[in-house]
This record gives sequence, C-alpha cells and structure tokens, in this order.
Amino acid sequence: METAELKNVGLKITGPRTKVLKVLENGPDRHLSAEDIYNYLLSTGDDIALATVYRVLTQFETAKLVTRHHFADGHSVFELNAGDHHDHIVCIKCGRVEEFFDPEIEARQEAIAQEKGYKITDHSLNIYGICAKCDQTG
Amino acid sequence: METAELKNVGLKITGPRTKVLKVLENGPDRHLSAEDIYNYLLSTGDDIALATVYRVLTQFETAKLVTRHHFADGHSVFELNAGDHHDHIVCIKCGRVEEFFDPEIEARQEAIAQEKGYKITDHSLNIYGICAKCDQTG
DNA sequence: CTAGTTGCAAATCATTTGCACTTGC
DNA sequence: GCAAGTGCAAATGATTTGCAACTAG
Repeated sequence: METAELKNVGLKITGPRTKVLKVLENGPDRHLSAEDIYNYLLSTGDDIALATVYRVLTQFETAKLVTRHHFADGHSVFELNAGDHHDHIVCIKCGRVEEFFDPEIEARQEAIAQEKGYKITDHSLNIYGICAKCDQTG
Repeated sequence: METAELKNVGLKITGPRTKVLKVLENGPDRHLSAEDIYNYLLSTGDDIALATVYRVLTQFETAKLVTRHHFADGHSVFELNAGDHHDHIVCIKCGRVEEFFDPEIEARQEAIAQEKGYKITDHSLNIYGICAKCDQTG
C-alpha cells in the first residue's frame, strides 16, 4: 500500500500524493514524465493540478522514492526507486526506454572519478539509438 | 582562421558567426552555454543578439562544428568539435567540467546496444560530483 | 486548531520563432 | 539584387512559485 511508503519518508498521506504514487507503481510505464502522469490521472477520472504533480514528484525525489532522469531532448522522466541502479537506452524514434546495468562500466566510472579527484554524487549514462522495431518501420 | 571553417561547412561568413566561433576557439572555457557566449561577447564590446547566438550554435551543431551537451540541471553547453569523442565529469558545486575517454566503457556500450537490438546514434555519460577544490572549501 | 498541502494563475528560465530590416556574395 | 542572415520582441514549453482556500493529524 502506498500510504506506508509515504509515512516512511515522513510525508503526509494526501489524495494527490497517493494518486501519483499509484500511477508510478501501476501505471502504463515505469518511466513517466510529469505530464504523462498528469494526463493519465485525468484520463482515469482523478482530478489533479499539473503543478501539484511536479511538486509531489520533487518531494518524492528528495525523499528518494523516485529518481528523475533528464534526457537529451530536454524532457525528464520519473521512475520509482527500486533500490537498484541502472542506466538507460532510449529510442529516439518511439521514445521507448530500456534499462541496463553493467558492472564494468560502473567500476570504470568510479576509477575515473577517483583519478580526477572527484567524489561522485550521481551519474547518468544514456545511450540514444533506434530500436529494432523502429529500424524496420523506417 | 575561422572563415575557412565556416566556408568548409557551407555557411556564409558573417560577423555573428565569426564572433561566436572565435569565442569557442579562444574563449574563457572549452564548455560554454549560449548565454555564456552572449555575455562574453557583450563584455568584450561585441554586440550580438542572444537569439542569434542560439541560432548560430544550432547551425554549428548541425554542421558538426560543435557538440551540444545537456547536463542534469537542465542547461546545455557547447563545445568545439575536435573530432575526438569524450564524456564529462561535472562538479555540481563550481560547475567545472572535465573530459575523459574510456575505451572500455565505449566498448561496453556498443555491446549493450547490440545485445538489445539498438543502432546507436549517440550517447552521453556524465558523472556528477564534487571536485577536490570544492570538497576542501566545503 | 494550524502547519502542511493544494489549485489556480501568473512568473520564470532556457530556447525558438515571426517578421521587418540588413548584408554577404 | 536577392536570398540568407540578423535583431528584436513576442511565443513557446517545461517547470516553479505566490497566495488564498483546504485538510490531515
């Protein structure tokens, strides 16, 4: 139940927060933009303000409940935090997003940061390309 | 000379284009945002419109003269194309940007894309962290 | 009760665009 | 001279914020 997750991170249980969390958990996709979530909620008859979706998502991000990913075309998507880290491969035609994790890449990043004297706080690796389906379709 | 580079990619030699290119070549930093370039030009007495800086940079990007990088805080920087590919490590405190290239990471990315049936068109790897200098300063 | 939350509309920020004017070739 | 390029100001799209009304604990 969503209420528990909200309580755990010290957020009041409110309608909007529960709704957004529910979409992230059982929505049409694991990777959704604020507007996706907003539209999805409207389509299911749940009334909410877009500004609230943004506010709630930002709070969730701070609370580490979700992770925000910025893609090169300038829009960002949110994804429920499953605890695991992974990177993304994005189809530039259809927008499909797939996840991957490569320990070798992770290790190399650590090594590079250390070498250059940086303390890593975060990192993002996005591969952009054309997926098999779109490649056939043209 | 900048005029040659412009001619090579089939762009008319104009004042604004020459100015922007000059800043990218001899400016204060290899990684500059449109606004950085705009402000730098104003500060050196060169008059230009911000919209023109954006237009020119977009043309340069199309002409493969420069590469645009999108960072997680939502702003992008432009960098003169030296032909080589590399990724970035960004200090989240002072904004310092350093470059690195790791063949192992590159190879793994290729492998992953192939495995998932994607044709890579582009990719970006950004490591965010705190540089040695900022770490001391607090 | 009252601090935290929401909705709405207006504000911001980075970037783009329409259009009349200017300039390179 | 004319198509291409530029400046300016207004438009855009994504996201944020001010504020008055609402609600969870």
